[in-house]
Amino acid sequence: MLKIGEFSRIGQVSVKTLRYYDQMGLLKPHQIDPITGYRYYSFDLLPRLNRILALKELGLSLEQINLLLNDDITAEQLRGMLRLKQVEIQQRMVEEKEKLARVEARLKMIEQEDKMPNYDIVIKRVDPVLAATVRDVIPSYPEQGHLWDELESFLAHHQIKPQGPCFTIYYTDEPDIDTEVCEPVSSSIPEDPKVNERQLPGVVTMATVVHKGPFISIGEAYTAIIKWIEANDYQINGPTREVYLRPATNGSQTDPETVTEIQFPVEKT
Amino acid sequence: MLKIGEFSRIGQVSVKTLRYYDQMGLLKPHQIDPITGYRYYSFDLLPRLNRILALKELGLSLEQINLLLNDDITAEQLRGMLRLKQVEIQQRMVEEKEKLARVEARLKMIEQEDKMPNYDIVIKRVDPVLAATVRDVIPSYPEQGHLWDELESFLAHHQIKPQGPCFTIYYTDEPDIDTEVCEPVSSSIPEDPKVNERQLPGVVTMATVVHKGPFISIGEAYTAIIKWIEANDYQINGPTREVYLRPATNGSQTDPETVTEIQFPVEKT
DNA sequence: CTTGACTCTCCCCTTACGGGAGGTTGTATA
DNA sequence: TATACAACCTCCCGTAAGGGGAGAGTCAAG
Repeated sequence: MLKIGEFSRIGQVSVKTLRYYDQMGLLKPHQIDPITGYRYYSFDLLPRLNRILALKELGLSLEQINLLLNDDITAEQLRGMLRLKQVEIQQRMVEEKEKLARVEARLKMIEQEDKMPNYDIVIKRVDPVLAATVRDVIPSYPEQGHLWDELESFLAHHQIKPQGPCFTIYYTDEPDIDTEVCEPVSSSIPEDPKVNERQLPGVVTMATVVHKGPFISIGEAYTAIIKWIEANDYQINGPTREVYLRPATNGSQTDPETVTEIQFPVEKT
Repeated sequence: MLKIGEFSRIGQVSVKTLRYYDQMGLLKPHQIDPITGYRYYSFDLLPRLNRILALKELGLSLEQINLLLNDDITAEQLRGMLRLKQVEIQQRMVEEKEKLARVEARLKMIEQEDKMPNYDIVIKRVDPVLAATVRDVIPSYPEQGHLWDELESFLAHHQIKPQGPCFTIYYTDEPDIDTEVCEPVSSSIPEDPKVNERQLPGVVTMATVVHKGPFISIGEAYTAIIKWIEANDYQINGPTREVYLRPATNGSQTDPETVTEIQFPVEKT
């Protein structure tokens, strides 16, 4: 009969681990002295310990191992568990690969600029939202002003309060910009020839960046997010949005307190 | 100014997370009502939140992010941290790959036998050990008996007690088996023409399997470990050991209580 | 008989939050 | 204006697999 220290040396596990496995019911000592509480292990327990260690190497949790060893399980169930593990490990490998790509992309950025990048791109989910919108084709971005005028006067006229920040969706690029300006609303709005009520679709993987500063410099944020999307092997697969989190006071292009979020729906290439 | 719930919706993080980041000093609200304790966030904090999320995606811990953001760090240090992360992720990918290989090897085993394998192979480290040994070339395995006789009579004569289980090292295979029988000792032993005092080298990656049962059936354990070594892309790179954890009573070949560990030094191919 | 190595239980610590209790505050509606 | 209810607060517990250490008891050799 072996004391816990001897058994731990032979089995190459720590004493703490053996005590923990005892407590978990995973590996009970052969015998415990009822007076001193000393645990005594027999060599017979070594195969069980090795089985535990081998299963742990496969990535199973102690709880799963406990099930496997105590409730005797069929070969079929075991196969199922292992196949599940297989898929899980493959999934984690994909995630690690992406993480590595992100780290490398950022390292490259730092090499280029010799400092932390100014913009941080985050992938998030955007929920569907009910909104009042006005849509039209305009020749240049600043000309969305009158679309906003129409939308705002409509809302003011019907005393409807927006539910959250307003935003613009750009369906096409210059020179014919198919533009939709949107104000989220909480419930249905009256019919109107120009103002539509739309359930705007959600987007599961939306690459986003927040620009804080005068609106005229928002181009930098666009540059940053587009570079990021390319560097991280994503591609744009839907219309861009511009969310006006804190709009400029009276539409100034130089208000330094403006906060805008740019959103690109993307997918992995 | 935004309440925590609004800010959490915009930033796509949970309220719990924001409170936690506040507590960590990672992202303090713009202002806290001293009476009600309500946290109020400004849009200005969004870039910082996004930076935190982006760095988290790179696999940095919150503690590291805290360092990066609060103690302003040079580009050089940042590069260092990221390169470290890079190596770490690569390391984890290798580990995941090995884990996957192990799972697949075991799945194949189960497919073949339609049950949990009888033997579990574990990689462990074996420390160097001082031992009294007798080495000779013998024509077949059972003939190591007289080597043991010499060793044991020497130890008995000098009243030396072994320190731990005895074992045999096989340097060559049949038909001319270069065999060394070993008894660990705690300190130097007297000179002797036949018995050597040897510091046996440690092995960093030792594939091991425990056989419990009559010694005549130990061939099954050998079969299992050799199959495992092949299936998991290892190769043998040193002499085999056989450790007699619980020796058979009076050397019986059929004592079912015998416990033996087989050890193969291995390396990844 | 002493000393030092070993063992015991109990408690706190780790990450990045999630769940919930119990109590307070803010706001929309009747 | 009363009230309901959503949102907010703090505090406490739990996670996986043990590690570290305190304080006390036990074992074996010299």
